[in-house]
Amino acid sequence: MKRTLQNMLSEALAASFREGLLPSCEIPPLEVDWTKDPAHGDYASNAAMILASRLKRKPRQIAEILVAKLGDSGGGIQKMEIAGPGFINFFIEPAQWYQMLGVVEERSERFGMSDLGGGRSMQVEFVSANPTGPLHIGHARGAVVGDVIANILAATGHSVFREYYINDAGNQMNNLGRSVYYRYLQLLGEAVEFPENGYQGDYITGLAREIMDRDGDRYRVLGEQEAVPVLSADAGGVILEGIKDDLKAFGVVFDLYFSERELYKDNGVAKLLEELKQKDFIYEEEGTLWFRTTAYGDEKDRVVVRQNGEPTYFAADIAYHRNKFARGFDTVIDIWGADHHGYIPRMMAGIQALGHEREALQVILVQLVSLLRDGKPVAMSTRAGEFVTLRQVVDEVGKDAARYNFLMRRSDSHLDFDLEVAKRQSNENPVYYVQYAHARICSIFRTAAERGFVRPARRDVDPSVLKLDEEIALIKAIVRYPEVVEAAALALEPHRLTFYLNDLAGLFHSYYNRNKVLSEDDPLSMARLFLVTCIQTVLRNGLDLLGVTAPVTM
RNA sequence: GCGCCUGUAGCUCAGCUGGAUAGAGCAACGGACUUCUAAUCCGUAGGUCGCGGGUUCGAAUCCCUCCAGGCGUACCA
Repeated sequence: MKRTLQNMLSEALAASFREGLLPSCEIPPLEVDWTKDPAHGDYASNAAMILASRLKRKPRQIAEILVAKLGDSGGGIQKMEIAGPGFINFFIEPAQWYQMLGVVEERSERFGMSDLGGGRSMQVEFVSANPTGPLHIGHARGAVVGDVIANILAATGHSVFREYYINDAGNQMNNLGRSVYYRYLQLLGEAVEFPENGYQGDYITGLAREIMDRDGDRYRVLGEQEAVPVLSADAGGVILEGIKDDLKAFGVVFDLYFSERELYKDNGVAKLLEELKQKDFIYEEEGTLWFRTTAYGDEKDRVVVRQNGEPTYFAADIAYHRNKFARGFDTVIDIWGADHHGYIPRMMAGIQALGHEREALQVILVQLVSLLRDGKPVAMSTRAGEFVTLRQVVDEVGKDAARYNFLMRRSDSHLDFDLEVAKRQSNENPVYYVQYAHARICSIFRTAAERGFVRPARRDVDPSVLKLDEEIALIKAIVRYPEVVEAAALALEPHRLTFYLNDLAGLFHSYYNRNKVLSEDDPLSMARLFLVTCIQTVLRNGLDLLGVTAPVTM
């Protein structure tokens, strides 16, 4: 509908130019938007005001000419008004709205999907935590945001690939191996001192115990040098399996877990650095290799190979991103914790040096989460191994409440996550608001069946009996849903969907309290049942994109 | 010091990339269950959109100064 109006406006403008009613100029994109206030019609355009300065005419005069032209074409418009400084307000024929409800039925579980992306392939990389310990609450937000962005992109005609980058090649893994090794020695009764920067969580002791039970004192005999790499790989593998399980319980599944070590096979990283050196992006100074990231606007050049010969994380990350593009993805989306934002300029420089446009990489920053319990901060220290894990949160508050809570804010905004509030079954907790709307609709259908109503199809009802303002408002909200999904996809902002669903549920709850769906008036009951079916479809589709269940009963 | 982000109702946050009278939830107060689920609804109250300038028909939104908070500023990841 929005697009139809835009096209009509463009045509009207072109016609005015041809007929000399207006001095011609290049046609700028003409905007048509939803109105906030029903008094302003259903849609409004600011076209006349945009054109005013270019055409050197008064906005209202331009608006009048356009409205006269549009009047000729008819097409579902009940009336048009010129208002305020020069807005053109469109009032749509109710029949148009009713007709669009038919689309909801036709498209059903596909309503809201589109081919916006035209099949472009997008890779979404998220979570990507070191397998040095279980995922904690901070990772949970990134996991949901990434997962839902991927869902939304998939729904809008993109080919989506979800990937988890396992940072399993660096110091941290070595540290993990040492931590396990020392716990292991302690379990064997050695009075060794645990490394100061080691991982202190209880899970380390658990891993050490498993190894001891299985392999006895083998690694003590082997010695630290030999044992640490083995224990590191062993423990990393076990922890990664745990991470996968936790994510699965959280509703997050990846297409690929990509190991950083892959990049080092066949000297891959070294070869890449050599290539970049040929292109003069890399130079040597004081025994270290530097990447000329300043060539693309970074504030200083960055080290890629340290003095001790070890490549930095950045070096591997360039190789990783080259690998991504080599696999044919048109766009690569990285979801990072906001504390990594300083890393963006160098990564952007990296992909540009590889010959890609800046736009090919999109970085979404997710702010860290403050965990609360009844309004009081929960003490967390990763070093000391005191933290609330993703698994604990899912077990305590449930998958649906946890996911929904992470989607209630813009990603780039601090989030307080209160465990007590998230599991409270009250109106302080917004998850249930939307789910309850869905459950209520299901309940209406149970009652309807008892009273002998069948679920009506579009052709069984005369929607023109839906005359109430609230009913029209509901229909408009339903019709708007696909646009919300598209907007969320374009902006990579899943929270828009959350807010929309909350609004739709609100409209429904209000309507439900004021009006009976089932009454003595059969045609009205049927029409309302059909309306409610459409709401149910949208709620279910929307919740599905969020990865939150749509319960039949609550 | 420099860079990025944030600043909107008592609290937590939206505000559709510049539109019409700035919205919602919670908290407060007052109402609605013999009714398709009260995990709901209706109403009241609550604002110098951090401050000051600028851009234009029009600014919470864009630009600049300043103030406050967070993060970053590694041969860590």
